[in-house]
Amino acid sequence: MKILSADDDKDLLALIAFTLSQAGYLVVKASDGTQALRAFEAEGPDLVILDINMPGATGFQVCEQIRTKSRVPVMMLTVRGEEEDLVRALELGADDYLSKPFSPRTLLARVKALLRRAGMENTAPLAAGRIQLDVDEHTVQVGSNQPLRLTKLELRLLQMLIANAGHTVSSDRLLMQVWGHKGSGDRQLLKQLVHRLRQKIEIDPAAPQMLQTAPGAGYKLVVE
Amino acid sequence: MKILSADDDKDLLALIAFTLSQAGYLVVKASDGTQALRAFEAEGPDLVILDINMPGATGFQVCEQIRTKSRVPVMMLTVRGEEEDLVRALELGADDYLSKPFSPRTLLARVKALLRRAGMENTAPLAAGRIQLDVDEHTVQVGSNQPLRLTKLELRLLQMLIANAGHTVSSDRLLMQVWGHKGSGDRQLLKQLVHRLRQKIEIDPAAPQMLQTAPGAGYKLVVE
DNA sequence: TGACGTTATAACCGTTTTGTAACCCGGCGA
DNA sequence: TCGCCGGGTTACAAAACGGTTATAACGTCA
Repeated sequence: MKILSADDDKDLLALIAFTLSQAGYLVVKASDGTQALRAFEAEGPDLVILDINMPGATGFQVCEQIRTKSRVPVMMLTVRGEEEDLVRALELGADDYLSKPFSPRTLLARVKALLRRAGMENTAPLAAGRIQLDVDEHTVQVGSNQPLRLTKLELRLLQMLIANAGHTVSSDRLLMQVWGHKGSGDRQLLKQLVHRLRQKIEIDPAAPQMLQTAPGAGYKLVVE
Repeated sequence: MKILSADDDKDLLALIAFTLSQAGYLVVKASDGTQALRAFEAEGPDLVILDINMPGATGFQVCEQIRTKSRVPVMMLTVRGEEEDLVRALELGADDYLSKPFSPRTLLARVKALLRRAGMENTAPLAAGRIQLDVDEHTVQVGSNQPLRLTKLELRLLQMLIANAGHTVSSDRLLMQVWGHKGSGDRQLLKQLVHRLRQKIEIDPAAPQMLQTAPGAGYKLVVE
């Protein structure tokens, strides 16, 4: 599940990103309105969190732009007491809002509620190239083969790779997203998991076509 | 479909009642917390809408009381900006919230979504494949066999599975829907319940045809 | 109250999934 | 050439999972 968060307050942005990452979401950051729009195009997030006051383009403008081409859930961040901002945001098609300051717990609760309401909770039709992932059933289908069962960890790993298909994802990031922590001994876990996943999805696990290694950096899913 | 709406603001209450009535729901009104609880007992609504600030008993208290004996969907009405209220409401078992002011259209959309999620929307006879469920009588009929009596929990479980027939429902969600809570020890409850239900509805309970396990994910009802 | 059906809790078993360690191998600089 | 490093592979132990059975707690109704 990919979330785009845009805010010019670096500290707040970091806090948001941290909170959501911990909860297993993939977070894409933007620090102004134009960046946010570009990131929206490039990443195709499942949910967008926009600060209203941003250089480049305000949250309103970004929201309006997004709404011209997508119904993705949008959450607006407002300063407490600015009621007219709120009304305007909702009129522009925002789905929820959050008044600053807010607690991480609150943010998480609202994000979850929003995703649930949007029906995105489990049912993102995740696919990349010849790979089709069914998160509900815990299965992948490669090409037109028989669907394969995946374990919880394999699913999470593949989910992260698909969410970033075509780009390499650093080992640290994967460790973080799949296990929620990162230690020195955890390199082995990732090696293992990658190996197991390759056994399942690659034609020839010894010569990986899809799940490729980026030496020294991480792994990536190549799509044609 | 019966909806209980509690709010001490007469105008808002009337608006809610009007909106929902127009949409074909039967609305029961209450203007304070104690009335709400009494009405809940007397009427057994399919959904409850609670204002947080009410004389008599707050929405929190009412929600808490209701949750001790029912898993009926509860929607909370909050004043915007009161994040703490929200978190508390969700923790107490509320299923959704709506910040005032809201548009009638929004209210209706949320109510529908909630009912759908709870599997209550199906007024049609609950059936899937060879299974026919009679919610009033607490019975199932499989194929043309003798109708079987189900217990309360078995009924709810089967209801949820039928509402999502063909799709895997996660254990967490089943736990939530059937018991209304989710704890670590509750894994066992679900195992048990599934086992007992299989004994009743499967031809060969050791090799389930209908109520199948999706390892690591949950359970699903397969329909041909 | 006591019997009965229902629901909760616990223990056991075989299987799958996950964690840990060791070893292998090719590349690279000393 | 040697030894080290990063990544792949193999092997095995630990933990989690799902099914099953047994038993205790609970509720209801005569």
